[in-house]
Order: sequence, then structure tokens, then C-alpha cells
Amino acid sequence: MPPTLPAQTNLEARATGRSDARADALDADTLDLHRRLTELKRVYQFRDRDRICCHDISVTQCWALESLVRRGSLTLNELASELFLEKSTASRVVDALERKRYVRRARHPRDGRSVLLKPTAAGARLYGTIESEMLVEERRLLSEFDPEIRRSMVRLIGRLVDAASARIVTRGGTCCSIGSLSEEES
Amino acid sequence: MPPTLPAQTNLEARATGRSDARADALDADTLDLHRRLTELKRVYQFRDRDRICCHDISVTQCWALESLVRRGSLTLNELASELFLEKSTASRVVDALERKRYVRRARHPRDGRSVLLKPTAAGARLYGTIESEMLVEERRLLSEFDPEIRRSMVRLIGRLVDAASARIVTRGGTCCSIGSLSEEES
DNA sequence: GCATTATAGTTGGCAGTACCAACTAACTGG
DNA sequence: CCAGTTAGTTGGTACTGCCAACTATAATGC
Repeated sequence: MPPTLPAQTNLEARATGRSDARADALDADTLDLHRRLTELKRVYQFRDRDRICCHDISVTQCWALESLVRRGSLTLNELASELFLEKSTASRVVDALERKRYVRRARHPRDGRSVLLKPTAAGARLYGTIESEMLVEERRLLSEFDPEIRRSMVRLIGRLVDAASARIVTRGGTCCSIGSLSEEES
Repeated sequence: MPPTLPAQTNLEARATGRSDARADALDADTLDLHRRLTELKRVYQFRDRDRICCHDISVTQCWALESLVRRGSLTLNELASELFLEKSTASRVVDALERKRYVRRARHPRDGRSVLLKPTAAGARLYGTIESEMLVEERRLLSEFDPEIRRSMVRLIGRLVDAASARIVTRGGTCCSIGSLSEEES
């Protein structure tokens, strides 16, 4: 049984007692989206691992570099929350990037406790290269679609991101933010 | 400069010498897609980390369990290539899942070297629970859109996945499969 | 101005991810 | 039956990611 239809199909029916065609259609779309999103995530996870290793930084290091290049400079805490990471993890990621001379720690002018993280010229250049390569790939991908399809694709993914981010309860790495419906059995 | 317009913008012009409105539009869409996809990946990476830790398995372990539940049973090599992982990594992931009693290693009936990996009943149940929770979230996400928008979203992500997978050169974790345009400076 | 409290980062400890290289066991082909 | 291949495991290393404990600096309170 590959499609793995779960027990919670048609949750609206479960919650409200009414089961209609609209809800069924939504359930079908949900399953489709789930399968496609799962593939997408897996595909891109692999792509990233593969891609970035050519440039001697890891995926996480690349996220950090991206944040720093985009924002110009950040304190460690700011970086950690940008990446949804524990500050200790962020600190070690910065260690690695500093060792490789892509990021520099500097004193914060107004707060002696803080450090200001800045990408070095080499770091900015490296991220530019990586981003360019990603853009080339994504451009090739997009070029296979008609312009109007392309635009709606971008728009829809954007709305998906917005909807997804709105649901995130950022609790600094602590667990079980949402949902709870796994009361039956541990 | 937040949008980070790269040097390679309008690559068609760079390659062919002609620069027209079509190519410019494609470049603009590419940048948009890139930004949105980046956000999507980051958002979902976080969500996954958060979500799955509630069920005492990690993200990678969950991918492995998903493959095994979906496919019924796999050898270790098959699992490794499904997950785009080195076989040694796959072996240790299976170690963890076996320790937790979600997966069982069994002798292969026709090949004494192979092991057949199968999810246990508990493993299948666990994956079902996790998948259900993801579906609930995704259903909630989809329910914010009109049915026709929903359907095109699913379709478009599907095409995106297909296009992306088609480009993957699966070389068992070895590096630098695609592209090469970073000849200028190491 | 000095004790208290809070905040920013670092370090230690632990488990997991992920790679390569070296190894064992088992199959395959002369 | 012996060389070569294939399936998995184990050793080694580096990174990710968490919590907890720590240091140093700020901010607050009296």
C-alpha cells in the first residue's frame, strides 16, 4: 500500500461530524502535496549536501554565511535565532567559518559582551559563487515552464512559505510546539 | 543590498550574446524562485527538526523509516541509495533504529551477504503517526487556499521535483556532479 | 558604588550525521 | 579453488545540535 492513507483522513469530518465533497477534495490534495513536498525536501537536501561540499563549507555553514552576507553583520545571538539554532551550536559553526577565514569576530562597539560577526571578503565572494550556481540551476529549472506558470509557481511557493512560517512557534529549539494529537499510546 | 543580484544574471546573454526581455523575465523569476525556495527549505528544515524529535527519532532516522515502510523491505545498499547516503552511514542509522526496535535486520534468503531490513510493527505505527501529524499540518496549510490554487500548487511542486530529480547525478555521495563555473580563483 | 541579577558567548559532554578507508564474509567466474 | 567482486561493518575524523555549566560584561537596585 504505497499511498499510506492515514487514519486522520478527512479530519474535518472527525472534528465536526460532517463529511462532504469539499473536505474529501482537500484531503486528496493534502496527500498529493505531502508526497510532493516530501520528495522536494529530500531532493533538495541531497542537492545541497552535494553542491556545497565542492566549496569546502557545509550546509549549515552556508546558511550562516548567507545570513551574514545578507544582513551585513550580526551578533552571535542574532545569527542563532536567524538559523533557529542553539547559541552554542551557532558559536561552533562560526568557529569553523572563522577557521576557514570566511567570517570574522569583532568587538561590539556598544556592548562588551557581544561579538559582531562579519563575512570577510573571501566569505562574501564564496557565498556569491554558491548562490550564482544555485541560480543557474534554478534558472534552468524555470526555463522549462511557460512564463505565466513560472510566475504562479513562485507566487504559490511564496504563499506556502508564508503560511508555514506563520505556524512556527519559535521556542528556541525546545520541542513539541504544535498540534498534540498523539495521546493514543506512547 | 538585500536582493543580492549576482554577476551571472541574464546568463543567456552571457552565453549567447543576445539579451532580450524574455531572458530578463526569466532571470527575475529565477531570483524570486530562489528566494522563496530558500525560505521554504529553511522553514521546513526547522519544522522537521522540531517535529520529529517529539517521537524519539531523528530526521534522518525518519527518512529511513519512511523508505522502509513505503517499500516494505530493503537491503542496506538499497536503503543507502534511496537516502543518497554512504552505506556506512546507512548502517549506523539502521543501528539506531534497530536499537529502538523500529527496524529489524534479517538474513536475506538468496544472498548470505545481504541483510533484509524490515520495519517492525512499532516502526510502522510510529511512522504512521508522524505522517499523520505532517498531513494535519499540510492540510491546515492547504485549507487556506482555493481548491484550484491548491491543485496547481501541488502540480507545480510536482513538476519542480521532477525537473530537479532529473538533474541529479547520483554518484553515491561523491562531489561536484554538475555545473562547474567556478574556475576563476580557488 | 557595590551587590544582585540578567545577558552574551564559550566550553564540556553527549548523541547523532556523514564521509573515507580498511576490514570480513559471502558470492561469482574462470 | 582461487582471484575478484559485492554487501555490510567498524575505525577514524569532523561537524551538527542539544543541554548545562561557566566567564565576562551590562543593567538594576539600594
